[in-house]
Amino acid sequence: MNEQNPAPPGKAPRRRFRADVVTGIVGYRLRRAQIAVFQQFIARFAAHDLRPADYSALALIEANPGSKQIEIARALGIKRANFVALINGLEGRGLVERRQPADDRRSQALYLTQRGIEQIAVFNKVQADFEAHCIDKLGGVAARDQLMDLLGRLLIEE
Amino acid sequence: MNEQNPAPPGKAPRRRFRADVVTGIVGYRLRRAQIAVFQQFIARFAAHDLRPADYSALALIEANPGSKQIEIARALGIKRANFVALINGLEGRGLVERRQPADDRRSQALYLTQRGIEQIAVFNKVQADFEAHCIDKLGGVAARDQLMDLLGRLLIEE
DNA sequence: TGATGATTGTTCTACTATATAACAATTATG
DNA sequence: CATAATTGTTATATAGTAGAACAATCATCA
Repeated sequence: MNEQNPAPPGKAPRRRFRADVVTGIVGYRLRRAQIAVFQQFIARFAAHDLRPADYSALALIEANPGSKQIEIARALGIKRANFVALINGLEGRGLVERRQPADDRRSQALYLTQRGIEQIAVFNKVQADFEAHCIDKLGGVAARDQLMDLLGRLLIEE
Repeated sequence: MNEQNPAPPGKAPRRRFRADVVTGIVGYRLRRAQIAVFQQFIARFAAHDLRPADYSALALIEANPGSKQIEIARALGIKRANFVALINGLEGRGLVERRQPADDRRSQALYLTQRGIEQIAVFNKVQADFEAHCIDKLGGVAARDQLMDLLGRLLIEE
């Protein structure tokens, strides 16, 4: 009754590899899923040479033009020290512009350039297509909403 | 009817920061949730100085004693070159032992040491507690099962 | 059998992402 | 005003990951 695999006659037992001790863990599957989704995202944006962090920064700047660097960085969970190089890259590619606001000359206000505005329209389309693909894999928008809700519950503190 | 925020009298518009352009993306929320869960995992294992990759390797070795390094590494999605240092660490702490099997002297068969067996019992308990905490946040085992199913759908190729 | 190719573990190197400390310029606060 | 806090920046350190190369070993097959 407990014997699931009767020993082969006279050969080595050779039981199958058990990975369920890790694949059954929420955090482990979460990580594997995140890696898989990111790899596909990166593949779709490879022609544009745009990393996930680049896209998320551009999207936030588009939605919040004039925001300070630290506001965008904090919203993305990126340390301001590490955000400098990211914005340098986007500025070097002519997608983002830094302007010093008169009311706080410590900060840099971020704006999309004209080229940035044109480019993010393309990027948003690529992202929307990929999102639709993810929703398909999940089984529809209802499943997507449910996943987003469940993931949101894991974000609460403590 | 469309005016959600009537302009304050004579002051700057100052609309609120819009983060939904990224928080509404499956991949983005997936990553944030994964980071949050891992941070909590790391915090709970801080006293044991054990990283997620360390635990997952120990768990797989416990469930599959005598497996080759490359088998454990592949199951975890870790390149064999990078897996060397990880096993070196666990071996240096006396938790894992490398043995050369007679039938294939290229490979190293991995086993838990006696100390490793004792330690992983502790680690498994910490992990089980944390898993129960995650299940609580999700709203029960049914919600957990649903999340695991949804995440599994994101893992399929293409 | 012997020649050739594949596998395994290992080292080295490089690149990305992230974390911390320090600093100057500026702003906020008592 | 004096002091503290904020912002951007640079420099540095640490993980995690990826690729190339190598020796030892095993598999294949003509």
